[in-house]
Amino acid sequence: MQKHESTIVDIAKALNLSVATVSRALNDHPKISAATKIKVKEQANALEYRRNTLASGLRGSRTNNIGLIIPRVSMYFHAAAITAIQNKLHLQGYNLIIGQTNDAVEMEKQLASAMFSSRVDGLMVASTFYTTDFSHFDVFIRNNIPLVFFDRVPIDFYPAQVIKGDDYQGGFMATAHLAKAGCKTIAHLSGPLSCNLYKDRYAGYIDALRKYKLPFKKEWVFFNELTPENALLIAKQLFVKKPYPQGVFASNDTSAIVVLEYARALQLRIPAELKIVGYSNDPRTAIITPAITTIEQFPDKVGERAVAALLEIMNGARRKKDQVQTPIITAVELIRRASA
Amino acid sequence: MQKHESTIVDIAKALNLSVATVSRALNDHPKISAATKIKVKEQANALEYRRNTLASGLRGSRTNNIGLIIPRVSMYFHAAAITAIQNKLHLQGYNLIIGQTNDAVEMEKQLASAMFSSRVDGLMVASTFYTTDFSHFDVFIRNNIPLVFFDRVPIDFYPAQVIKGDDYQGGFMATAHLAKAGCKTIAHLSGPLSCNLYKDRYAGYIDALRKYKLPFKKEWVFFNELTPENALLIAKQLFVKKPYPQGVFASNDTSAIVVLEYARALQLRIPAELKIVGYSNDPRTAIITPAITTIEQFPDKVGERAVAALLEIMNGARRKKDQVQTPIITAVELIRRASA
DNA sequence: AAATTTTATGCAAACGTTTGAATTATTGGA
DNA sequence: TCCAATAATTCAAACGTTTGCATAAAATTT
Repeated sequence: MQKHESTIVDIAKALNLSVATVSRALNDHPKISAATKIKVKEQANALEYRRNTLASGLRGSRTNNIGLIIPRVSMYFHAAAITAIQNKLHLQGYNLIIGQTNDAVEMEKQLASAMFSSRVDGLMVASTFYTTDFSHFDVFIRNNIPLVFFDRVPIDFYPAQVIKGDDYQGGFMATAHLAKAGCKTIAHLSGPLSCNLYKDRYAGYIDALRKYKLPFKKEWVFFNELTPENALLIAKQLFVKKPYPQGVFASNDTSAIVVLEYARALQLRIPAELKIVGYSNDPRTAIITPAITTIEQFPDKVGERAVAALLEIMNGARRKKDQVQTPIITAVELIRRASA
Repeated sequence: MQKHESTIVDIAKALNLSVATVSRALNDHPKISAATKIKVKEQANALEYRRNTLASGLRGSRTNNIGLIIPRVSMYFHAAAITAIQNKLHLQGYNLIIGQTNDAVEMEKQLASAMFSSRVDGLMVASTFYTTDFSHFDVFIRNNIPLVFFDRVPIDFYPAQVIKGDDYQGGFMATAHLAKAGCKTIAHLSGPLSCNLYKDRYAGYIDALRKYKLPFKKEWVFFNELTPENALLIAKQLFVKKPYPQGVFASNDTSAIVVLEYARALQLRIPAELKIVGYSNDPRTAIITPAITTIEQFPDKVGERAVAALLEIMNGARRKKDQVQTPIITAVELIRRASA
């Protein structure tokens, strides 16, 4: 009796009912009498019954599991988004299955396949920096499994819903802020343009330069993956000979921090001689001296909107066509601090 | 034909084999001929077959899902641990299901129940600050589902494996470091003692005071939850009238940062007039001016050890009795920086 | 060539739940 | 009192795998 985990069959036997009735009672089916429902639920409690979601998923073809594929759990933006996503999904009775790609396309493929095998009811994806071919997600489309991309999304058309921050606007605002603060020359640390984030922020940068009639110099724009190591190499390059750029717009906060520390070590006065703007409002930017001006992306909002979109699709509230046509763009905000 | 997702039945039909043979072939059963295996696998590829893990889980009673219950994904330590955990589990073919308690006991109960219902093959838990009654995990014990606590673990005996950093030693090292640096009076921001972390760090603090023959003053010890807000209140209290404490050991980095910023605003010279040690090596501590001395907990190591322990239990490599008797304690390290 | 062992495959039940259709019990109306 | 309508319950199949046991085919021994 220790061995055996209780099932609806046990409940049925105990109450001399059929399993069908028990199943319906537990699911609050309208045709079951109130009295029976109560009896069944009491017996279920007494037996410590818990629905076997495998069995019910197999029969009913839903698992209540939502998959999430993400580059790295520990990056600030994503960690904050996950928090919001998980909280919201739990309210709706869904579990969240997380897979990390570590920004490797191959891993992304494996995870997509694993998520599909485990029959997630929906999938949320922030892709790697390098994913340009999204065909490993086709199987979700073909099988009509709701699919939502957020933050890191396909650049070319792909028939799935997209939720992202307004990176173009963010890039524009960051650059414009530097321009308005008087920078005549603004360098830009971008990431690989294969990623929509950097592509859009870069576009914003370019347009802001144009608007404020500032020169574009290709020696002052970089497209390496924005690791601390790369940022340091770039910083060395930027400040090897004068004139130095008067402003730096870094497309993530990690590299903004590296540049700031390097410039500080060079005794450059910030913001007097050099102004810096980062991206993401990483908690570190508020704490470093001087604090770094940056773009807030509201990761919790992005996460919540992504979940909301997924749920809408799952509930059929949104027509398939509409999903695909209209990316959802969430607002960003310039956080003014001492560095610019 | 769009409608229908392929199953082993389809493969069997296509090849004129029985489903049993197909199943065995896919699982590399020794009694299936090499030729058949190849045929089956080719056909499986051709049909884009993917095992239905619900069905196989239902029948075979394993799901390849591991549950993780954690206070908040976005806290540095936990985010880093999750990264390690997920990476390691994926290598073994497991999926990770994450639930966040937001440090609420009620949520922890709900999640434990949900994880059980979805038949995770094992569960990893970092409990809330306030969990003292762990009976909502009993169902895992009773059903013999591997259960591992890490970081935030039961204080009283509970029959499950435990993996944690050496908090006593960390508390001792932090305090001793301040003492050796010349602090005659050392305040301590602890968290609630219902949590093993704070209890052990506090014990280390006490013992270090004793060893260095420093006075213990109860006005200089605090047991509130270590939020920024609470830390600020405490800082105000600490520095309301002289003599100020010469050293502060904060049991997490967030509160160390708040204290440092408050003291800096008061124009206290750090480390000359006030020395500060935090706990966890949060990335912010390296970046603030002056950088904060802290205790590194190696979250990735903790995560990996926790997974290793879980896998050992699942593979039966470790006798049940041994699991429970011996908590696994991982080393911590003092990171010396400018603040002390 | 028959008997025996070995190797490969098939049969059918089982896992726990859900659900359309069928059946039984209850109620109300004439 | 009987019939019809409604409410409550049951039957049985289905979801896609896995697996013990039985069987068939091939290889080996006598």
